[in-house]
Amino acid sequence: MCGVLRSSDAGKKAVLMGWVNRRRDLGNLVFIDVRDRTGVTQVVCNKELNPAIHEKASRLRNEYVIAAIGTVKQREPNTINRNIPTGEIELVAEELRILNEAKQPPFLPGDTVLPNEELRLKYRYIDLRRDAMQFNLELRHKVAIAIRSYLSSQGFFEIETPFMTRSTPEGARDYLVPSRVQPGSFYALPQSPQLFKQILMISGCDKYFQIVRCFRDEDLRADRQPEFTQIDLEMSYPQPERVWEVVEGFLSAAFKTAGYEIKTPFPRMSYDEAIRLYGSDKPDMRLPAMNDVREAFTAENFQALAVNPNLPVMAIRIPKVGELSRKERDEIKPLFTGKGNAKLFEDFKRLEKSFPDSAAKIRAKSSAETDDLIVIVAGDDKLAEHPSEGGVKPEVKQHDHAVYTAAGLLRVALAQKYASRHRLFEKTGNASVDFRFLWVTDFPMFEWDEEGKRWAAAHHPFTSPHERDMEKLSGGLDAAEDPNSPLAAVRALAYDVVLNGTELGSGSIRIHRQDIQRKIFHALGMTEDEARARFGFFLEALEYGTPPHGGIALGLDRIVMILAGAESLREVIPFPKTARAVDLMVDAPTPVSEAQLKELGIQIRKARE
RNA sequence: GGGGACGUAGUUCAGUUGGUUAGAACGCUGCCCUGUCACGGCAGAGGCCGCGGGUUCGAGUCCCGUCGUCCCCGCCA
Repeated sequence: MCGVLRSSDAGKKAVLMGWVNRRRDLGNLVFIDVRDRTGVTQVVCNKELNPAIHEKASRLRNEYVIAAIGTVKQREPNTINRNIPTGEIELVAEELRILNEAKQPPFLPGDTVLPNEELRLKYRYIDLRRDAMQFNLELRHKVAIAIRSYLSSQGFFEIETPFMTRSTPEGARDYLVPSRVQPGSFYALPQSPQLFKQILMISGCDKYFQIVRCFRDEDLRADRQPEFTQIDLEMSYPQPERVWEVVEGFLSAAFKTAGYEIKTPFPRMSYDEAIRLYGSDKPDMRLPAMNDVREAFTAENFQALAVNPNLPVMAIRIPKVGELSRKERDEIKPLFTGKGNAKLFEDFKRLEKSFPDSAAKIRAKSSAETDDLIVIVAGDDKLAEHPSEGGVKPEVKQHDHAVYTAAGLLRVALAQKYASRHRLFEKTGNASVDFRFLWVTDFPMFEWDEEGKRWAAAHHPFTSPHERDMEKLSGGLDAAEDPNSPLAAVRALAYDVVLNGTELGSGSIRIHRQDIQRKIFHALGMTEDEARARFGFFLEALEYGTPPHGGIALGLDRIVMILAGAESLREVIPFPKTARAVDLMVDAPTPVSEAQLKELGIQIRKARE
């Protein structure tokens, strides 16, 4: 291979096959850098030694595929290239074959500046020849192998589940596959193997895992592709702690293959705490927590600032940002996405001038250094006068939440904006500082769906509520259409694993009892008949002796993305899709022929007006 | 569904207040060059300024629309 020859190989015969990475033609002396996925080696063609080969070498162009046969030669000391691993040797060509020519590519894998992403995706096969992409592909392979072998060693079986399965509405939109044999009926591609893995527990496969593709027809983001890969696992009889232990185990193994020793167990934090301290259910622990600095203000202060004293007043601290100019302060406002009910004080200096006592207390409480940026987010005092629609009394908790999350979003936005100043996002080489893992636990069981005016499952409807909240669940059933119902307080045995502010995975202990499952469906506003229609097969399975079980699923792409230090999933997925879910290389999706549609019994409605 | 950024040579970009023949670097083609390694030198080719419309004596530049890529909100149990 092109990256493996060293001084110790000097004198040996070698055959190098690969692409012409670069040709340096000095006239009677031609150097060719031959590249394959392992690296680059210099091949020398000397007119004096071998005129025929030299002539052939002059005809080579970038990205030709060649075979060079020759003798490995230790280079003279003054011609050694210390920048590459093979720089101490070169191959003196004795035979040169052009295995294939190449058109001039739209860009070269060896280029220092990347072309725009559209071009990279269209000519993905050229883009993938680049070192960085080869590195990412290898990293992904190694991570997957490490996870497989760890889970296998722990007694997990990798078991495949169908891709063509049943649409179970709720959650994301399905990708549908029409049935030819049964016109008018459709399979759905799985959003996750959720029900299959639970059924595997009922089937006696008490430790299951799968590195599996999942499909969701939702809008894309830098960290969201319509098809993505999950590390999916499920086990019988576990406490949540047991699931966490398994995940910590395979993540350690995965990070180890990438050269990082991470510390386990990961810290844990309840959902409520995460919201209060970080304004997010996926806190980035590399940054300091926020502080509720309500006590720093007097009643008069609140009035003067038009701030609601009954709501949190959150101090966000971003370290080492330093003095901000007027213009820079103005740039903070657009980052703040809090709507109507939260307000922003981005100018701490002014606060210090007008309310020196409060400002001093805030500084102390946030342990702020002089060059730290402090920004305050508070509740608008108009809130109290605004009863929420429908005449229901305002839910204080809900408004608290709005202030926390508005502050949390701003915290992350500010941190990103000033990343180069606080340097907390830069890799230090110390894995326990660079990779801040966290378990977020005790998620709420239900979320109020403002649009549908009903409660929805926060995780999924098969998640087990906390034992201690069973009464609230039963109590809430009569008020299943009331946003203030006790259902809001029901906590689930659900947990997320978070890394540096990215949700890596999400899991739960599941419901294994029919009666509780029925109550959950009821709370979600589903009648017995509706539940039967959607999940009948599963409810029936639950009745045949279901062991308690639970599990989790982690995004493999996101793990590899973070390990690769990439900003987008597209860097670690060989053939990704654009923001409009198009594959630019194969140009998919496409219309299909009338004949194909006819066979499937499908008619396309003409675009409206 | 909404908001924002971008679109000029094969590629990455520059292009003044709307003004005459649209530039640079890399790449490409040819010639020269025996120790280069992002080789060097000389010469040259290469443009539907995304597309369509409008304003104007005149549009790469201003306006409207449209297409494409990226980022964000909504959405993603």
